[in-house]
Amino acid sequence: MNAPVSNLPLHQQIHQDIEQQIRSGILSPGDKIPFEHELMETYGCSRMTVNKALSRLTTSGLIERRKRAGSFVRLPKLDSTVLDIPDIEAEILARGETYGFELLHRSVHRADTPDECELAGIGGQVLFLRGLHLASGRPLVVEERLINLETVPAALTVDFTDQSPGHWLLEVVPWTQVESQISAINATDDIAAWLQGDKGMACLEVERRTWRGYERITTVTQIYDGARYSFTARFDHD
Amino acid sequence: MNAPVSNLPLHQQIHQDIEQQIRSGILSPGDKIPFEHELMETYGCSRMTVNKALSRLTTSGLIERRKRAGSFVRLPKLDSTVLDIPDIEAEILARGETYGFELLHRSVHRADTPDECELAGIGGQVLFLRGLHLASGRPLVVEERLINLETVPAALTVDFTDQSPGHWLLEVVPWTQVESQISAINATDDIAAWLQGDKGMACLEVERRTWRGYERITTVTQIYDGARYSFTARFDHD
DNA sequence: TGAACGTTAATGTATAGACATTATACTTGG
DNA sequence: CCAAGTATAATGTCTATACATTAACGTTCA
Repeated sequence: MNAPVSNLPLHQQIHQDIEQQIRSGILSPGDKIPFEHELMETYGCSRMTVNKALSRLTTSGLIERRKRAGSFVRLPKLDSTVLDIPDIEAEILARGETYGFELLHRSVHRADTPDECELAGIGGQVLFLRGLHLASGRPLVVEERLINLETVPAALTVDFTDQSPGHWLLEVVPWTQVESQISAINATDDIAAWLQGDKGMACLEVERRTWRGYERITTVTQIYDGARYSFTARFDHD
Repeated sequence: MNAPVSNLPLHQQIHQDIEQQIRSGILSPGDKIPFEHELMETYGCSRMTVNKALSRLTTSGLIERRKRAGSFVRLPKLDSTVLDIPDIEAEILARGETYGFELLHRSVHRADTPDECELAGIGGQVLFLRGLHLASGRPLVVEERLINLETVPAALTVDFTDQSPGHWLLEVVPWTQVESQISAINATDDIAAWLQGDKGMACLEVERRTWRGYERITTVTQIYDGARYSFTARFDHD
Protein backbone atom coordinates (compact mmCIF):
# COMPACT_ATOMS: atom_id res chain seq x y z
CA MET A 1 0.00 0.00 0.00
CA ASN A 2 1.40 3.33 -1.05
CA ALA A 3 0.75 6.50 0.86
CA PRO A 4 -1.11 8.95 -1.35
CA VAL A 5 1.35 11.25 -3.11
CA SER A 6 -0.95 14.19 -2.52
CA ASN A 7 -4.64 14.86 -2.13
CA LEU A 8 -4.51 17.74 -4.60
CA PRO A 9 -5.85 17.31 -8.11
CA LEU A 10 -3.05 16.51 -10.49
CA HIS A 11 -3.22 19.72 -12.51
CA GLN A 12 -2.89 21.74 -9.30
CA GLN A 13 0.01 19.59 -8.22
CA ILE A 14 1.84 20.28 -11.46
CA HIS A 15 1.02 23.97 -11.29
CA GLN A 16 2.29 24.16 -7.74
CA ASP A 17 5.49 22.22 -8.42
CA ILE A 18 6.51 24.54 -11.21
CA GLU A 19 5.51 27.68 -9.35
CA GLN A 20 7.56 26.50 -6.39
CA GLN A 21 10.61 25.94 -8.58
CA ILE A 22 10.31 29.45 -9.96
CA ARG A 23 9.79 31.13 -6.60
CA SER A 24 12.69 29.28 -4.99
CA GLY A 25 15.04 30.23 -7.77
CA ILE A 26 15.63 26.70 -9.06
CA LEU A 27 14.15 28.04 -12.28
CA SER A 28 15.22 31.55 -13.21
CA PRO A 29 13.71 34.00 -15.68
CA GLY A 30 14.39 32.78 -19.20
CA ASP A 31 14.82 29.15 -18.18
CA LYS A 32 12.99 26.53 -20.19
CA ILE A 33 10.20 24.45 -18.71
CA PRO A 34 9.82 20.88 -20.00
CA PHE A 35 7.60 20.35 -23.01
CA GLU A 36 4.05 19.19 -22.44
CA HIS A 37 4.89 15.69 -23.66
CA GLU A 38 7.80 15.51 -21.21
CA LEU A 39 5.59 16.54 -18.29
CA MET A 40 3.02 13.95 -19.44
CA GLU A 41 5.71 11.31 -18.94
CA THR A 42 6.92 12.75 -15.64
CA TYR A 43 3.46 12.81 -14.12
CA GLY A 44 1.97 9.95 -16.12
CA CYS A 45 -1.06 11.87 -17.26
CA SER A 46 -2.71 13.24 -20.39
CA ARG A 47 -1.74 16.38 -22.24
CA MET A 48 -4.93 18.20 -21.25
CA THR A 49 -3.98 17.91 -17.61
CA VAL A 50 -0.50 19.30 -18.18
CA ASN A 51 -1.96 21.96 -20.44
CA LYS A 52 -4.38 23.09 -17.75
CA ALA A 53 -1.52 23.66 -15.32
CA LEU A 54 0.64 25.51 -17.83
CA SER A 55 -2.26 27.61 -19.10
CA ARG A 56 -2.92 28.87 -15.60
CA LEU A 57 0.75 29.70 -15.14
CA THR A 58 0.52 31.65 -18.37
CA THR A 59 -2.53 33.70 -17.46
CA SER A 60 -1.02 34.50 -14.09
CA GLY A 61 2.02 35.79 -15.92
CA LEU A 62 4.58 33.45 -14.40
CA ILE A 63 5.56 31.77 -17.65
CA GLU A 64 5.45 32.51 -21.33
CA ARG A 65 4.76 29.98 -24.05
CA ARG A 66 5.85 30.03 -27.66
CA LYS A 67 4.71 27.54 -30.24
CA ARG A 68 7.42 25.26 -31.48
CA ALA A 69 9.91 26.74 -29.01
CA GLY A 70 8.47 25.73 -25.65
CA SER A 71 7.61 27.35 -22.31
CA PHE A 72 9.86 29.74 -20.43
CA VAL A 73 9.96 31.48 -17.06
CA ARG A 74 9.03 35.13 -17.48
CA LEU A 75 10.88 38.12 -16.15
CA PRO A 76 9.10 39.41 -13.11
CA LYS A 77 6.97 42.49 -13.53
CA LEU A 78 9.15 45.52 -13.25
CA ASP A 79 7.67 46.60 -10.01
CA SER A 80 4.18 46.58 -8.68
CA THR A 81 2.53 45.56 -5.52
CA VAL A 82 -0.87 44.82 -4.05
CA LEU A 83 -1.96 47.32 -1.51
CA ASP A 84 -4.82 46.79 0.84
CA ILE A 85 -6.66 49.98 1.44
CA PRO A 86 -8.69 48.63 4.29
CA ASP A 87 -12.17 49.17 5.47
CA ILE A 88 -11.32 51.65 8.19
CA GLU A 89 -13.82 50.27 10.68
CA ALA A 90 -12.52 46.71 10.32
CA GLU A 91 -8.94 47.93 10.52
CA ILE A 92 -9.47 49.83 13.74
CA LEU A 93 -11.32 46.93 15.32
CA ALA A 94 -8.51 44.58 14.26
CA ARG A 95 -6.04 46.74 16.18
CA GLY A 96 -8.08 46.11 19.31
CA GLU A 97 -9.40 49.65 19.46
CA THR A 98 -13.03 50.77 19.46
CA TYR A 99 -14.47 52.33 16.34
CA GLY A 100 -16.66 55.38 16.06
CA PHE A 101 -17.91 57.67 13.29
CA GLU A 102 -18.87 61.28 13.71
CA LEU A 103 -20.63 63.31 11.03
CA LEU A 104 -19.34 66.86 10.73
CA HIS A 105 -21.26 68.14 7.74
CA ARG A 106 -23.98 67.05 5.34
CA SER A 107 -25.43 68.84 2.34
CA VAL A 108 -27.22 68.11 -0.92
CA HIS A 109 -26.71 70.24 -3.97
CA ARG A 110 -26.45 70.31 -7.74
CA ALA A 111 -23.07 69.48 -9.22
CA ASP A 112 -21.23 72.65 -10.13
CA THR A 113 -17.51 72.19 -9.47
CA PRO A 114 -15.66 70.22 -12.18
CA ASP A 115 -15.15 67.40 -9.74
CA GLU A 116 -18.83 67.15 -8.91
CA CYS A 117 -19.84 67.31 -12.56
CA GLU A 118 -17.42 64.52 -13.39
CA LEU A 119 -19.22 62.46 -10.76
CA ALA A 120 -22.88 63.20 -11.43
CA GLY A 121 -22.95 65.05 -14.71
CA ILE A 122 -23.75 68.77 -15.13
CA GLY A 123 -26.55 69.69 -12.76
CA GLY A 124 -26.82 66.19 -11.28
CA GLN A 125 -27.59 65.90 -7.57
CA VAL A 126 -24.74 65.06 -5.23
CA LEU A 127 -24.60 64.34 -1.53
CA PHE A 128 -21.64 65.82 0.31
CA LEU A 129 -20.53 64.38 3.65
CA ARG A 130 -17.64 65.19 5.93
CA GLY A 131 -16.95 62.95 8.88
CA LEU A 132 -14.40 61.61 11.32
CA HIS A 133 -13.35 58.02 11.92
CA LEU A 134 -12.48 57.61 15.58
CA ALA A 135 -10.14 54.99 17.03
CA SER A 136 -10.75 54.59 20.77
CA GLY A 137 -12.46 57.97 20.72
CA ARG A 138 -9.55 59.79 19.07
CA PRO A 139 -9.86 61.03 15.50
CA LEU A 140 -7.67 59.00 13.12
CA VAL A 141 -9.08 59.89 9.71
CA VAL A 142 -11.13 62.74 8.34
CA GLU A 143 -13.00 62.04 5.13
CA GLU A 144 -14.87 64.16 2.64
CA ARG A 145 -17.19 62.24 0.37
CA LEU A 146 -19.30 63.01 -2.65
CA ILE A 147 -22.00 60.49 -3.52
CA ASN A 148 -23.67 60.46 -6.92
CA LEU A 149 -27.41 60.62 -6.18
CA GLU A 150 -28.23 59.79 -9.78
CA THR A 151 -26.90 56.28 -9.25
CA VAL A 152 -27.43 55.92 -5.49
CA PRO A 153 -30.61 57.86 -4.64
CA ALA A 154 -31.12 55.72 -1.54
CA ALA A 155 -28.21 57.52 0.13
CA LEU A 156 -30.53 60.50 0.70
CA THR A 157 -32.69 58.62 3.17
CA VAL A 158 -29.92 57.05 5.24
CA ASP A 159 -28.83 58.46 8.58
CA PHE A 160 -25.05 58.83 8.54
CA THR A 161 -24.75 60.62 11.90
CA ASP A 162 -22.88 57.68 13.34
CA GLN A 163 -22.61 55.18 10.51
CA SER A 164 -19.70 55.25 8.10
CA PRO A 165 -21.00 55.95 4.58
CA GLY A 166 -18.20 53.87 3.09
CA HIS A 167 -19.39 50.77 4.86
CA TRP A 168 -23.01 51.38 3.89
CA LEU A 169 -22.15 52.04 0.23
CA LEU A 170 -20.14 48.86 0.00
CA GLU A 171 -23.16 46.80 0.99
CA VAL A 172 -25.70 48.61 -1.14
CA VAL A 173 -23.69 49.33 -4.30
CA PRO A 174 -20.58 47.15 -4.56
CA TRP A 175 -18.05 48.71 -6.86
CA THR A 176 -16.44 47.06 -9.83
CA GLN A 177 -13.60 49.54 -10.40
CA VAL A 178 -11.54 51.77 -8.14
CA GLU A 179 -8.91 54.38 -8.77
CA SER A 180 -6.77 55.55 -5.89
CA GLN A 181 -4.18 58.21 -5.43
CA ILE A 182 -1.92 58.42 -2.41
CA SER A 183 0.05 61.49 -1.52
CA ALA A 184 1.58 63.27 1.43
CA ILE A 185 0.36 66.68 2.59
CA ASN A 186 0.98 69.01 5.47
CA ALA A 187 -2.04 69.47 7.71
CA THR A 188 -3.93 72.70 7.18
CA ASP A 189 -5.51 74.49 10.13
CA ASP A 190 -8.81 72.71 9.52
CA ILE A 191 -7.25 69.27 9.24
CA ALA A 192 -5.14 69.81 12.33
CA ALA A 193 -8.24 70.81 14.27
CA TRP A 194 -10.26 67.81 13.10
CA LEU A 195 -7.47 65.33 13.79
CA GLN A 196 -6.50 67.08 17.02
CA GLY A 197 -2.91 67.42 15.81
CA ASP A 198 -0.55 70.20 14.90
CA LYS A 199 -0.73 72.36 11.84
CA GLY A 200 1.86 71.21 9.32
CA MET A 201 2.06 67.61 10.50
CA ALA A 202 2.56 65.09 7.70
CA CYS A 203 -0.63 63.31 6.65
CA LEU A 204 -1.40 60.58 4.13
CA GLU A 205 -4.06 61.70 1.71
CA VAL A 206 -5.96 59.01 -0.18
CA GLU A 207 -8.32 60.03 -2.92
CA ARG A 208 -10.47 57.27 -4.28
CA ARG A 209 -13.04 57.14 -7.08
CA THR A 210 -15.30 54.14 -7.56
CA TRP A 211 -17.43 52.90 -10.41
CA ARG A 212 -20.11 50.30 -10.89
CA GLY A 213 -19.75 49.23 -14.51
CA TYR A 214 -19.49 52.57 -16.28
CA GLU A 215 -21.40 54.59 -13.68
CA ARG A 216 -19.64 56.69 -11.09
CA ILE A 217 -20.64 56.01 -7.51
CA THR A 218 -18.57 58.10 -5.16
CA THR A 219 -15.40 60.08 -4.66
CA VAL A 220 -13.76 60.15 -1.26
CA THR A 221 -10.75 61.96 0.12
CA GLN A 222 -9.43 60.47 3.34
CA ILE A 223 -6.74 62.16 5.36
CA TYR A 224 -4.87 59.95 7.83
CA ASP A 225 -2.87 61.11 10.76
CA GLY A 226 0.61 60.33 9.43
CA ALA A 227 2.06 59.68 12.86
CA ARG A 228 -0.49 56.99 13.60
CA TYR A 229 -1.05 55.26 10.31
CA SER A 230 0.71 53.63 7.37
CA PHE A 231 -0.24 51.28 4.59
CA THR A 232 1.44 47.94 4.26
CA ALA A 233 1.38 45.52 1.40
CA ARG A 234 2.79 42.12 0.70
CA PHE A 235 3.13 40.87 -2.79
CA ASP A 236 4.15 37.49 -4.15
CA HIS A 237 5.38 38.06 -7.64
CA ASP A 238 1.93 38.07 -9.22
CA MET B 1 -21.64 33.83 -45.96
CA ASN B 2 -21.76 34.82 -42.36
CA ALA B 3 -19.35 37.30 -40.85
CA PRO B 4 -17.33 35.65 -38.08
CA VAL B 5 -19.01 36.22 -34.71
CA SER B 6 -15.64 36.86 -33.16
CA ASN B 7 -12.05 35.91 -33.67
CA LEU B 8 -11.58 35.06 -30.00
CA PRO B 9 -11.48 31.44 -28.90
CA LEU B 10 -14.87 30.34 -27.68
CA HIS B 11 -13.91 29.83 -24.04
CA GLN B 12 -12.56 33.38 -23.92
CA GLN B 13 -15.71 34.68 -25.55
CA ILE B 14 -17.85 33.01 -22.90
CA HIS B 15 -15.57 34.23 -20.10
CA GLN B 16 -15.71 37.75 -21.43
CA ASP B 17 -19.48 37.79 -21.94
CA ILE B 18 -20.13 36.79 -18.35
CA GLU B 19 -17.49 39.10 -16.93
CA GLN B 20 -19.01 41.96 -18.91
CA GLN B 21 -22.47 41.20 -17.53
CA ILE B 22 -21.11 41.29 -13.99
CA ARG B 23 -19.11 44.47 -14.42
CA SER B 24 -21.98 46.31 -16.08
CA GLY B 25 -24.36 45.37 -13.30
CA ILE B 26 -26.67 43.21 -15.45
CA LEU B 27 -25.65 40.43 -13.06
CA SER B 28 -25.38 41.45 -9.41
CA PRO B 29 -23.68 39.71 -6.51
CA GLY B 30 -25.67 36.61 -5.59
CA ASP B 31 -27.28 36.26 -9.01
CA LYS B 32 -27.27 32.84 -10.61
CA ILE B 33 -25.31 32.09 -13.76
CA PRO B 34 -26.76 29.52 -16.18
CA PHE B 35 -25.79 25.89 -15.65
CA GLU B 36 -23.01 24.45 -17.75
CA HIS B 37 -25.48 22.46 -19.85
CA GLU B 38 -27.49 25.62 -20.52
CA LEU B 39 -24.40 27.50 -21.67
CA MET B 40 -23.50 24.51 -23.86
CA GLU B 41 -26.80 25.03 -25.67
CA THR B 42 -26.43 28.81 -25.82
CA TYR B 43 -22.99 28.66 -27.38
CA GLY B 44 -23.38 25.30 -29.11
CA CYS B 45 -20.22 23.83 -27.67
CA SER B 46 -19.01 21.07 -25.36
CA ARG B 47 -19.05 21.16 -21.57
CA MET B 48 -15.24 21.31 -21.33
CA THR B 49 -15.27 24.62 -23.18
CA VAL B 50 -17.90 26.13 -20.90
CA ASN B 51 -16.09 24.65 -17.91
CA LYS B 52 -12.83 26.30 -18.91
CA ALA B 53 -14.50 29.71 -18.97
CA LEU B 54 -16.28 29.23 -15.64
CA SER B 55 -13.19 27.77 -13.95
CA ARG B 56 -11.20 30.87 -14.82
CA LEU B 57 -13.97 33.10 -13.50
CA THR B 58 -13.78 31.07 -10.28
CA THR B 59 -10.03 31.34 -9.79
CA SER B 60 -10.17 35.06 -10.47
CA GLY B 61 -12.79 35.30 -7.73
CA LEU B 62 -15.59 36.75 -9.83
CA ILE B 63 -17.97 33.83 -9.35
CA GLU B 64 -18.51 31.03 -6.90
CA ARG B 65 -19.63 27.52 -7.80
CA ARG B 66 -21.49 25.02 -5.67
CA LYS B 67 -22.18 21.47 -6.72
CA ARG B 68 -25.80 20.69 -7.35
CA ALA B 69 -26.75 24.35 -6.78
CA GLY B 70 -25.02 26.14 -9.64
CA SER B 71 -22.77 29.16 -10.16
CA PHE B 72 -23.27 32.56 -8.59
CA VAL B 73 -21.78 36.04 -8.81
CA ARG B 74 -19.58 36.70 -5.81
CA LEU B 75 -19.57 39.72 -3.55
CA PRO B 76 -16.63 41.93 -4.44
CA LYS B 77 -13.63 41.89 -2.18
CA LEU B 78 -14.10 44.26 0.68
CA ASP B 79 -11.46 46.67 -0.43
CA SER B 80 -8.08 46.29 -1.96
CA THR B 81 -6.26 47.76 -4.86
CA VAL B 82 -3.22 47.25 -7.02
CA LEU B 83 -0.60 49.86 -6.57
CA ASP B 84 2.21 50.39 -8.98
CA ILE B 85 5.37 51.36 -7.20
CA PRO B 86 7.23 52.28 -10.31
CA ASP B 87 10.79 52.00 -11.34
CA ILE B 88 11.77 55.58 -10.58
CA GLU B 89 13.95 55.97 -13.63
CA ALA B 90 11.23 54.80 -16.01
CA GLU B 91 8.67 56.96 -14.24
CA ILE B 92 10.73 60.12 -14.53
CA LEU B 93 11.48 59.46 -18.18
CA ALA B 94 7.77 58.84 -18.80
CA ARG B 95 7.02 62.30 -17.46
CA GLY B 96 9.27 63.73 -20.14
CA GLU B 97 11.98 64.74 -17.67
CA THR B 98 15.59 63.65 -17.69
CA TYR B 99 16.78 61.13 -15.13
CA GLY B 100 19.91 61.18 -13.06
CA PHE B 101 21.32 59.34 -10.06
CA GLU B 102 23.81 60.73 -7.59
CA LEU B 103 25.56 58.61 -4.98
CA LEU B 104 25.88 60.33 -1.60
CA HIS B 105 27.38 57.58 0.51
CA ARG B 106 28.71 54.06 0.20
CA SER B 107 30.00 51.71 2.85
CA VAL B 108 30.46 48.01 3.51
CA HIS B 109 30.19 46.57 7.00
CA ARG B 110 29.10 43.64 9.10
CA ALA B 111 25.43 43.53 10.06
CA ASP B 112 24.95 44.82 13.58
CA THR B 113 21.69 46.75 13.82
CA PRO B 114 18.58 44.54 14.12
CA ASP B 115 17.50 45.62 10.65
CA GLU B 116 20.80 44.64 9.08
CA CYS B 117 20.87 41.30 10.88
CA GLU B 118 17.36 40.54 9.67
CA LEU B 119 18.70 41.10 6.16
CA ALA B 120 22.02 39.33 6.18
CA GLY B 121 22.12 37.31 9.39
CA ILE B 122 24.28 38.12 12.39
CA GLY B 123 27.68 39.25 11.20
CA GLY B 124 26.80 38.96 7.53
CA GLN B 125 28.23 41.52 5.16
CA VAL B 126 25.95 44.32 3.96
CA LEU B 127 26.42 47.11 1.46
CA PHE B 128 24.91 50.45 2.44
CA LEU B 129 24.14 53.05 -0.20
CA ARG B 130 22.54 56.46 0.00
CA GLY B 131 21.69 58.27 -3.20
CA LEU B 132 19.47 60.78 -4.94
CA HIS B 133 17.17 60.29 -7.90
CA LEU B 134 17.11 63.46 -9.95
CA ALA B 135 14.33 64.57 -12.27
CA SER B 136 15.57 67.18 -14.70
CA GLY B 137 18.50 67.78 -12.38
CA ARG B 138 16.34 68.41 -9.29
CA PRO B 139 16.28 65.85 -6.47
CA LEU B 140 12.93 64.03 -6.32
CA VAL B 141 13.71 61.02 -4.15
CA VAL B 142 16.38 60.19 -1.60
CA GLU B 143 16.93 56.50 -0.96
CA GLU B 144 18.86 54.52 1.59
CA ARG B 145 19.49 50.94 0.64
CA LEU B 146 20.95 47.89 2.32
CA ILE B 147 22.02 45.06 0.04
CA ASN B 148 22.61 41.56 1.36
CA LEU B 149 26.13 40.66 0.17
CA GLU B 150 25.62 37.04 1.18
CA THR B 151 23.08 36.64 -1.61
CA VAL B 152 24.30 39.35 -4.01
CA PRO B 153 28.10 39.46 -3.69
CA ALA B 154 28.38 40.93 -7.18
CA ALA B 155 27.03 44.23 -5.85
CA LEU B 156 30.46 44.91 -4.34
CA THR B 157 32.12 45.25 -7.72
CA VAL B 158 29.53 47.51 -9.36
CA ASP B 159 30.00 51.22 -9.70
CA PHE B 160 26.87 52.94 -8.42
CA THR B 161 28.17 56.50 -8.65
CA ASP B 162 25.64 57.31 -11.33
CA GLN B 163 23.67 54.12 -11.80
CA SER B 164 20.56 53.41 -9.74
CA PRO B 165 21.15 50.27 -7.64
CA GLY B 166 17.44 49.42 -7.82
CA HIS B 167 17.59 49.14 -11.57
CA TRP B 168 20.76 47.06 -11.49
CA LEU B 169 19.41 44.70 -8.82
CA LEU B 170 16.21 44.11 -10.76
CA GLU B 171 18.20 42.83 -13.71
CA VAL B 172 20.66 40.73 -11.76
CA VAL B 173 18.46 39.29 -9.02
CA PRO B 174 14.77 39.58 -9.84
CA TRP B 175 12.68 39.37 -6.71
CA THR B 176 9.87 36.96 -6.08
CA GLN B 177 8.34 38.65 -3.04
CA VAL B 178 8.03 42.24 -1.90
CA GLU B 179 6.73 43.87 1.22
CA SER B 180 6.06 47.57 1.19
CA GLN B 181 5.04 50.12 3.75
CA ILE B 182 3.91 53.61 2.86
CA SER B 183 3.70 56.38 5.39
CA ALA B 184 3.85 60.15 5.63
CA ILE B 185 6.64 61.94 7.47
CA ASN B 186 7.83 65.47 8.01
CA ALA B 187 11.20 66.19 6.44
CA THR B 188 14.10 66.27 8.87
CA ASP B 189 16.95 68.70 8.38
CA ASP B 190 18.90 66.11 6.42
CA ILE B 191 16.01 65.16 4.17
CA ALA B 192 15.16 68.78 3.51
CA ALA B 193 18.76 69.43 2.52
CA TRP B 194 18.94 66.43 0.19
CA LEU B 195 15.63 67.21 -1.48
CA GLN B 196 16.32 70.96 -1.53
CA GLY B 197 13.05 71.58 0.27
CA ASP B 198 11.95 72.96 3.59
CA LYS B 199 12.29 71.26 6.93
CA GLY B 200 8.93 69.87 7.96
CA MET B 201 7.51 69.45 4.46
CA ALA B 202 5.33 66.38 4.02
CA CYS B 203 7.08 63.46 2.34
CA LEU B 204 5.98 60.00 1.29
CA GLU B 205 8.17 57.36 2.82
CA VAL B 206 8.22 53.95 1.17
CA GLU B 207 10.05 51.13 2.85
CA ARG B 208 10.41 48.01 0.79
CA ARG B 209 11.93 44.61 1.50
CA THR B 210 12.46 42.07 -1.26
CA TRP B 211 13.08 38.35 -1.31
CA ARG B 212 14.18 35.83 -3.87
CA GLY B 213 12.58 32.59 -2.75
CA TYR B 214 13.35 32.58 0.94
CA GLU B 215 16.48 34.70 0.75
CA ARG B 216 16.46 38.38 1.54
CA ILE B 217 17.92 40.60 -1.14
CA THR B 218 17.58 44.21 -0.15
CA THR B 219 15.81 46.74 2.01
CA VAL B 220 15.24 50.23 0.68
CA THR B 221 13.74 53.34 2.20
CA GLN B 222 12.75 55.92 -0.38
CA ILE B 223 11.60 59.38 0.58
CA TYR B 224 9.63 61.29 -2.04
CA ASP B 225 9.09 65.00 -2.16
CA GLY B 226 5.38 65.04 -1.23
CA ALA B 227 4.70 68.19 -3.20
CA ARG B 228 5.95 66.64 -6.42
CA TYR B 229 4.91 63.02 -6.22
CA SER B 230 1.97 60.71 -5.56
CA PHE B 231 1.11 57.10 -6.22
CA THR B 232 -1.85 56.21 -8.34
CA ALA B 233 -3.52 52.90 -8.80
CA ARG B 234 -6.36 51.58 -10.85
CA PHE B 235 -8.09 48.40 -9.96
CA ASP B 236 -10.74 46.38 -11.77
CA HIS B 237 -12.52 44.29 -9.24
CA ASP B 238 -9.89 41.61 -9.03
C1' DT C 1 -43.18 16.84 12.71
C1' DG C 2 -38.67 15.75 11.76
C1' DA C 3 -34.63 12.94 11.54
C1' DA C 4 -32.33 9.56 8.64
C1' DC C 5 -31.32 7.90 4.29
C1' DG C 6 -31.01 7.17 -0.50
C1' DT C 7 -31.40 9.63 -5.12
C1' DT C 8 -30.01 12.84 -8.33
C1' DA C 9 -28.39 16.82 -10.55
C1' DA C 10 -24.90 19.75 -10.60
C1' DT C 11 -19.73 20.66 -10.58
C1' DG C 12 -14.64 18.71 -10.53
C1' DT C 13 -11.31 16.08 -12.69
C1' DA C 14 -9.25 13.40 -16.15
C1' DT C 15 -8.63 10.92 -20.73
C1' DA C 16 -7.76 10.19 -25.72
C1' DG C 17 -8.12 12.04 -29.90
C1' DA C 18 -8.56 15.68 -33.49
C1' DC C 19 -7.45 19.72 -36.01
C1' DA C 20 -5.64 24.67 -36.08
C1' DT C 21 -1.86 27.74 -35.60
C1' DT C 22 2.73 29.25 -35.68
C1' DA C 23 7.64 29.76 -34.89
C1' DT C 24 11.54 27.12 -35.79
C1' DA C 25 14.41 24.18 -38.53
C1' DC C 26 15.53 22.35 -42.77
C1' DT C 27 15.94 22.21 -47.73
C1' DT C 28 16.34 23.93 -52.05
C1' DG C 29 17.33 27.24 -55.76
C1' DG C 30 19.63 31.33 -57.09
C1' DC D 1 26.20 32.59 -49.04
C1' DC D 2 21.54 34.01 -48.79
C1' DA D 3 16.60 33.98 -49.75
C1' DA D 4 12.42 31.58 -50.38
C1' DG D 5 9.73 27.85 -49.64
C1' DT D 6 8.50 23.54 -47.09
C1' DA D 7 8.30 20.33 -43.30
C1' DT D 8 7.86 19.77 -38.50
C1' DA D 9 7.28 20.09 -33.71
C1' DA D 10 5.47 22.57 -30.35
C1' DT D 11 1.33 25.04 -28.31
C1' DG D 12 -3.92 26.39 -28.65
C1' DT D 13 -8.42 24.89 -28.96
C1' DC D 14 -12.23 21.82 -28.93
C1' DT D 15 -14.96 17.40 -28.56
C1' DA D 16 -17.07 13.36 -26.52
C1' DT D 17 -16.88 10.55 -22.77
C1' DA D 18 -16.13 8.83 -18.12
C1' DC D 19 -16.16 8.65 -13.33
C1' DA D 20 -15.72 11.18 -8.71
C1' DT D 21 -17.65 14.33 -5.47
C1' DT D 22 -21.00 16.88 -3.15
C1' DA D 23 -25.02 19.29 -1.72
C1' DA D 24 -29.91 19.78 -2.53
C1' DC D 25 -34.03 17.14 -2.79
C1' DG D 26 -37.56 13.59 -1.76
C1' DT D 27 -39.00 9.81 0.59
C1' DT D 28 -39.50 6.89 4.35
C1' DC D 29 -40.00 5.79 9.02
C1' DA D 30 -40.10 6.81 13.98
